[in-house]
Amino acid sequence: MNLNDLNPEQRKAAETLEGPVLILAGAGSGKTRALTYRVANLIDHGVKPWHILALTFTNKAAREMKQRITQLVGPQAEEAWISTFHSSCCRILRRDIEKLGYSRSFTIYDTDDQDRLLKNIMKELGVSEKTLTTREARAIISDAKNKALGPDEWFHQSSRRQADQRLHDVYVAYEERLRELNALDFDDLLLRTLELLLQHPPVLQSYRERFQYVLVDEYQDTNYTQYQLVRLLTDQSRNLCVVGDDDQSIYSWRGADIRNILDFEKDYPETAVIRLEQNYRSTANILDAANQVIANNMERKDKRLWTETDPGEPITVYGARNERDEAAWVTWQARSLLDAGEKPGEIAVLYRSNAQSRVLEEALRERNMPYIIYGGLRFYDRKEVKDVLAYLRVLANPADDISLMRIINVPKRAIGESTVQALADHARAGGMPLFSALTDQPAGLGKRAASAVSQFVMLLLKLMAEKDSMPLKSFVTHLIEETGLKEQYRDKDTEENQSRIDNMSELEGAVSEYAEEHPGATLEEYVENIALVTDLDSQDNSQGAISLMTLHSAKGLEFNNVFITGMDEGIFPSNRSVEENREEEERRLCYVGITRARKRLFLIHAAERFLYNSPQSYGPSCFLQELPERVIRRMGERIGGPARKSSFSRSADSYGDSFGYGSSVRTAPRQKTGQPVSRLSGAAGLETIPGVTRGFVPSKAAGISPAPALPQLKAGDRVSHPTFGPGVVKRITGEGAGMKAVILFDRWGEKLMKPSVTPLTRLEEDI
DNA sequence: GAATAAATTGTTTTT
DNA sequence: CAATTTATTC
Repeated sequence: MNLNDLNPEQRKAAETLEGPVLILAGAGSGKTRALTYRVANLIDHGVKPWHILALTFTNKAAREMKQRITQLVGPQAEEAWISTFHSSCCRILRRDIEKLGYSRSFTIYDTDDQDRLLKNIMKELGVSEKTLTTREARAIISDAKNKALGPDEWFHQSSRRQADQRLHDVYVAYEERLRELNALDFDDLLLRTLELLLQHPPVLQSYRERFQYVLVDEYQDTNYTQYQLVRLLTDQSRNLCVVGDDDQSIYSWRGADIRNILDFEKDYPETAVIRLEQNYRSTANILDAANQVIANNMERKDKRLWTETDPGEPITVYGARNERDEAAWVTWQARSLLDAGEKPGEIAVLYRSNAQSRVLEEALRERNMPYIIYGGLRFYDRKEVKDVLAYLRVLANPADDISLMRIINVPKRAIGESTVQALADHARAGGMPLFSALTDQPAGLGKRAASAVSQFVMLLLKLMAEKDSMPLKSFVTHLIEETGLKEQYRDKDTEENQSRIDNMSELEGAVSEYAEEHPGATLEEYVENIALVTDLDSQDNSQGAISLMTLHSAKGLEFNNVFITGMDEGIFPSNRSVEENREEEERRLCYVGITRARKRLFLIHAAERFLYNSPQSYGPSCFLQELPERVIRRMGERIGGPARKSSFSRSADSYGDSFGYGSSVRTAPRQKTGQPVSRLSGAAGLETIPGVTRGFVPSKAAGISPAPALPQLKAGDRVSHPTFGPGVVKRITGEGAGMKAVILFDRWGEKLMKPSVTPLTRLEEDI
């Protein structure tokens, strides 16, 4: 194996093959490279690929690792298990779960299914949503499972009050129902595997022998259950290599336990610790900033990233007047980066929460700059897609009550709540699945309901017969047609309905692609395999668009140019995190954000933001104050100095004046401790926060703004746009500079744009 | 049973 | 504000 491409530390990581190894890999230190070479080197030293288990958190990471290892050692890499924790566990369970009393064809429930199940349970137990919401229950149960706590164990370590008792009962019933439904939730995949290994020594032994070399990526993100699992597998071989960065632990709220990495050396005293501290990604200035910020955390392994590269450009801190100014500035700045030759795909705009994306999106759209928003609703989480999948699941497993309930009245077929309740009660009384109650109907159903139910069950039976006589490739299309799933969205021709129909078509495509890749695959196999697929092979950004995403989803990515917006105390770090003493995790998130940047970093805060319809002033984020002064360049509003007018005035002006000040005073801002000071409460105007002076008075006069290009635009007007071509105005909202128009373009569909900043021309009326 | 009005509520989300 | 859930009519 040629390891000459590696630096000395990476090389050590790739060469230390035996015994426990802890690789502390700073951001951008070539972690994946070291890892893949290590696996290749193992194989090179005669380790059989099937003795290797590499665990990741995301499908994407697994795919990438597998691909890079294949590049080094060829197709034999296929024989190593390189996959996510969840899919590895799934694979183990599909083999041996019968030992735990489940059937091997178990269904995997996602959070949506969990919520539905919990809702039913809580209704049955008479737990009111007011005392405990399904979401809360789900979160607590998930948290318990992440800590490998069953209902009793969980209760024992709780405060054991009445509320905990109630939750305990819900948890017990939940587990019971899952078993009846032959379903596992995501957390169960890990927990049941642990259970299997603990309760069945021969199974454990076989996997211990099989996985002689175990590797865990992003070890700082492991939870207790995963930790136990890995421990169990490697206790004998001691050949465990974990890679991680405690400074990038940002998922504690999902059960990740940072102690797993901090205490690794205690668990494995003979550990070889390797530190990858040379950063190959960012400029020295960016790295300085990252180092300085993260140094404020107390609970961390001391390390310092270094680089051989130049200082590079200073980090720009822009003080925006408000979120519109922020968006306008980002857009403007991005424009000049593009003009300077940067590719759109090399620009990322990051924010703390998804809600912040809207203003940015609008600003980019108005200027016709290409962008892509990551996160939000994923393909397989969409209602219409899940509806189709629920049909497939019911056909594959008629005992799946949760999926059946989901589709029993989709599309609407006059089986309402009370009918479903009657069916469910009847099924429960007879100790049978809901599906049986469809044929063996309870007495007392109305005539209309009874016939609707009969029609529905006939449809299902027909489809069940057809699924085996028809190729999978075309079956889904047939099913959608027969059930009328698309038809229900055809009555109104809205953008939303169209997208639902398109998504179903896309699913049909995905299924037929699957059918082609797996000749002879049955519907059942498809349903089993789809549960852990989350993205349609990740959103593709080959077109080259500016990426908009949360700081969390930016982890693992890198860009030449990174903007972090919303650097305001209360937003980032978020109030809630600060209240719950998770400031250090927020700081790690900030560290993650900063270290995404290769060449340029822009940090933006705003003097004022509209939140829930009231203007609020936050201060600049504490993280901004933690930056070393020497690497930053300030623009816009001064922090800690005399106020001055925004140096970015021109474009900002056209946005800045469309405030709805007077009209929005009604809502008194919520004043919790730590909440931002509202401009409208107490000392109005230019109040002073220690160390910060903000200074500008937003203009109320709408007349100052440039006159809209098309002042008297009205619905029905035919207009033309330089890029989108001809279209017709559907709706108008607002007026003056704030006027927005929904325009249905002949070739591009509906777009929302502001005539004041979009170059529209009016066309002659068509007759 | 379904359409409509009123009320509620705002982080992050790998599987 | 806007998205979503719940209560109230028809």
